Amino acid sequence: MDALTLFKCLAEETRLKTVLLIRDQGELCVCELTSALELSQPKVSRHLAQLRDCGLLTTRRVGQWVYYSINGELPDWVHAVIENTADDNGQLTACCCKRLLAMGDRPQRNRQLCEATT
Amino acid sequence: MDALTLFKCLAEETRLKTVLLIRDQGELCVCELTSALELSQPKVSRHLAQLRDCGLLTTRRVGQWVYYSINGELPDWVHAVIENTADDNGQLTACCCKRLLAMGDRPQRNRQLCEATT
DNA sequence: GCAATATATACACAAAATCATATATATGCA
DNA sequence: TGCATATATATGATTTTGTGTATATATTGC
Repeated sequence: MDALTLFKCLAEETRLKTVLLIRDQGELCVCELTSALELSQPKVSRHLAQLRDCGLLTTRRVGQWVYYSINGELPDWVHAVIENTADDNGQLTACCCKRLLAMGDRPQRNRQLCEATT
Repeated sequence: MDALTLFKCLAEETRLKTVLLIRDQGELCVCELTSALELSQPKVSRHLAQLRDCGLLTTRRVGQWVYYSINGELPDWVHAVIENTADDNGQLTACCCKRLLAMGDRPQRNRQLCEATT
């Protein structure tokens, strides 16, 4: 991942919030992000696809749900940029986090179960 | 300076290289950047104006020349993002630095003199 | 197979960003 | 004052990016 690609990913409000939310929560599925961001599903999905295509996010499917998380194999400086940004920009995603916690019907996480049985 | 503004500034090749070059060299004037980047003067000037308007760069005029440098009053996390990026992306500006050193008629720096006499 | 839920994509359009070119402004010096 | 150099800006064209809507695909459970 080169610098220009990274910054283009982060230079749009929906994508920036998405990355910060996922960084905060570890992983999130499309419907959770749709609720948290209060945006249409196709819009969220398209931005997620872009972030994954650029290598910033990775996905795992669990049943109907697709969970997005920060790609752990990114170079250290990319992680550092995301951490530096997250540390001082909590206000950007605070409302979204609130909505996320208030969201009904959140899908169960079962990473441990899945990974244990694979 | 908010995160979205910062990333929009860095999400364009000319501006990204400009910021990294200036970070590397301390300060540069428009004609030096024009040579280093091999771009037209209006193009460089417009991007510089944008970076200054966003608060990322500051300027000082010395005679005919206007020197641009990183705004020292930016929040720490912004400096951190720039440093992290610069540390692992030297290849982005290496050619430009080479051209800069090879440039004839570079204006003299006289920060010390000016600051001493002001 | 069929309905329900979750996610992805295609397409046409709108909005935003960038660009080349021409021109304006500012400074230094003869 | 007049000219040379450095920098800034205006304008219209072009390119890139983002969006809404409709629709396609995938999975689950009946």
